[in-house]
Amino acid sequence: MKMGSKICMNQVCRATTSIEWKKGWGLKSGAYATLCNNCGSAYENLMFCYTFHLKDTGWRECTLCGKRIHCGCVASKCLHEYNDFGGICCITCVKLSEGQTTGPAQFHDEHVGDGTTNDLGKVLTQLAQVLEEKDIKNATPKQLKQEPTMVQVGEVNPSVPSIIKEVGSSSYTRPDQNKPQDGVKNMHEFPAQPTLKFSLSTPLGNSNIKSFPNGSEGPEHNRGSPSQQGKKTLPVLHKPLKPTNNGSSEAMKAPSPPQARVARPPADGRGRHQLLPRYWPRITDQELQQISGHLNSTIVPLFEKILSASDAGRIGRLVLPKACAETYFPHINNSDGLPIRVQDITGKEWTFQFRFWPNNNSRMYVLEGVTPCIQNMQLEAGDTVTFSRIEPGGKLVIGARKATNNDAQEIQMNMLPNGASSGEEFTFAGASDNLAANGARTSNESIQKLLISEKKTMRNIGSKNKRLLIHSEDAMELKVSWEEAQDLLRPSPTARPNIILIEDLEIEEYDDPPVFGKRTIFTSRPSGVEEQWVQCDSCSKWRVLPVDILIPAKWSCSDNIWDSKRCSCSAGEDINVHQLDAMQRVNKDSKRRKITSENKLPVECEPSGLDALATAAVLGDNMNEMGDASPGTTTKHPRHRPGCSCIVCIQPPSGKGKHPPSCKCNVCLTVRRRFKTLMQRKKKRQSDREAELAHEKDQESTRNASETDATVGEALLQMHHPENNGTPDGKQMDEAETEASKASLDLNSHPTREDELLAAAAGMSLTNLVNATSLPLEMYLKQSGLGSLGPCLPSQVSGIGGYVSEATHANMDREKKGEEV
DNA sequence: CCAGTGCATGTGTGT
DNA sequence: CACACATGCACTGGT
Repeated sequence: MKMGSKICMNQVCRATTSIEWKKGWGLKSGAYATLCNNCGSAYENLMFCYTFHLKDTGWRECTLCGKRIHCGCVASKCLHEYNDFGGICCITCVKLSEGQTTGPAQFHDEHVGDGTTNDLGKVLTQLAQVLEEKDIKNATPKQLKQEPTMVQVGEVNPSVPSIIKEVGSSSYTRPDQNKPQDGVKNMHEFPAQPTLKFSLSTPLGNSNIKSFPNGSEGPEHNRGSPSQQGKKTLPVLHKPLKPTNNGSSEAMKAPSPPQARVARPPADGRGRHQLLPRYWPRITDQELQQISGHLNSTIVPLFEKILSASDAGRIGRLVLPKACAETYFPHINNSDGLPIRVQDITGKEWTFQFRFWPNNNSRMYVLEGVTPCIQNMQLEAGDTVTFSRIEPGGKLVIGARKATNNDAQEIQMNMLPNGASSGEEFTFAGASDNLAANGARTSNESIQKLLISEKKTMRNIGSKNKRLLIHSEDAMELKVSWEEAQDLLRPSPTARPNIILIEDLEIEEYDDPPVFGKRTIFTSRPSGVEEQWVQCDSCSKWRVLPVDILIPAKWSCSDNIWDSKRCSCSAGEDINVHQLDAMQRVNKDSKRRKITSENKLPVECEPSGLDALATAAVLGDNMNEMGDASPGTTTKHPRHRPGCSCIVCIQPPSGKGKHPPSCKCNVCLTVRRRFKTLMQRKKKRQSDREAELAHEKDQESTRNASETDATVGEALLQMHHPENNGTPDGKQMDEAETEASKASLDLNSHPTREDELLAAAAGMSLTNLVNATSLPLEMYLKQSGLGSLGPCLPSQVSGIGGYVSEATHANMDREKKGEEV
């Protein structure tokens, strides 16, 4: 609660006492109201940015300069402020506009007439700032909840000054009302604007329409307590107002477009049964006026509900929200219920059976016999029925609003209090003609899908930048080419994400926005130094860069700050002709296979640049010999083509002696190198995991012997040395070989995740993995049909002057592993 | 056999 | 975790 010594805007009160900021009716949403200590009048509702911070990404756009502002109010500080004329500004704009009379402020003056509003706006703005900066910012949600609810929707303070009602004249038009979506957007963007819009107090300036009765009429149960009604306050809802830089006068002259659909807290839906915002009626003033004009009565919007499939089905049962039923419908004690007479806009009367079912120590209220009415209104699932009350008399009026494409979006918005929406302007009351004329009619299924879709996307995703975390094994399933992947959003290389779970998806959360990276090629030299190759956009020359550099989408030699000698396009290329040819061959092969694969069966998914790199790695210069040969499947397994780097395809020919120990073919080199990397990483990790592995070893040793070979597959085993399978000493040898086989299978894995992937792929524990890696390399090579590790010949592997990096190989392998496994 | 009725249950949401 | 609600399903009565 925050106090401020301001003048009460209630002209009857005009107390110079303090004004309190108290939690208002929008308890869940963080809505606040300004209450006068003296008279209790409420002036304004504020939603601190925490609310919409939760509802979407937290990004806002300054209404003056258009600058994107991030609402960091939860994490650190709020970088925007609310305008007294509506909208939000970045702090810079706010400071610049201090002391200036803004157009929208003049707008207020024009319509209020006595300048009170402008003063009040300043007051509210100041209070809002104080509230945000000191009170809300430091308040925990729990603290906020503990504050008393003072502003009662539907309770009208008799002393509410006329000035308030005049402000709420329906003649008011928004400058941007010709943009239907803005109604939705702005209501969330500018939740705390101290705009003096009192649409709910007297929505139309029409005395017939009483949007906020004091609740003394109609159903008598579940009303607010007498004490509550005794001191009634006027909830003041603001409508979205998007200011324009050119002031408001022009906007006021603009033709009045369809009115924004504002979710209005129900007239007397207070007390114990506070209605969820999604049930708040979103009847526009025009609709109210239409109803009022037709019925010549005062219309009190009560609630609305989007028809479910069950509601609109043939059963004819409309499930009523419990809170709505208990608040606005007669109290019933027996499950037989009561007949309820409801009138539609055409004056036709319908009789529904209002009843309930016991349900989990609660009640489930339904309206039975609604099918004729629903059909008469041509409603279907996804459409909205609206219940209002005619006063005097308390007669119920049922209206309807067809679902539109916008409505699906509005549903989400409607979850917020004050969630305005614009949508199609067909509304209320079974106007069949309008229904038929509604060109934006959406099918039942599509609406339902939209509803579901929107429902699922309503989760808070926070303010940080996120991307779906895809582990390497998951990424194998992606049918994204190397080129495409390189152009995807990716985080800064220095960014360290927090891993969060959203809807069972692991999300990397970054403080910095993702960036578009330029396609690069990673290589490593024999010395082990890794490099990153990038091609200049201007001269197409290849430059070598540090491996940990994230290259922007647009890059030229002038951006090469790491090599002063090659920071100009005039400088020579970092790569020689042979290397360049090899690299180009890789790319050419990639493109060729990509094109060819388009005519292939779907199972032969699009080969990526990774394939091409794999081809280069595995086949080396022999790739030329392939020429234009069709990239048919290999003989090793039908789904793989030449160049496939999976463990099956790169396995040496079966049988001992096919490859001599000193063989330096690409296959042998690749296998040796991968195994070397594997061993290095395993040894590095082994010390850290020793204790854990020892524990697992005890558990796994008892069961591994019997379950390993089958999972690895006969093919792999047959590729190894059959004579070893018959080794008399046997069991240990078999086990070692099996593990070695798995180690070779593991070579397809990402180096950093080799152990996990291996275990996952072959049902092998970490213990066995370590055992495998602890085997002498010579034994491994022997088992793999290879000789001892020979010197590495980079050109034979990558063709670009060095090895294709481990990461690249791992990527290639991972891409294929989904098929192999 | 079908439609209607009443209740149970699963799921989503708010606290 | 409790509650609301959408929907499924068993039961019953009428045709």
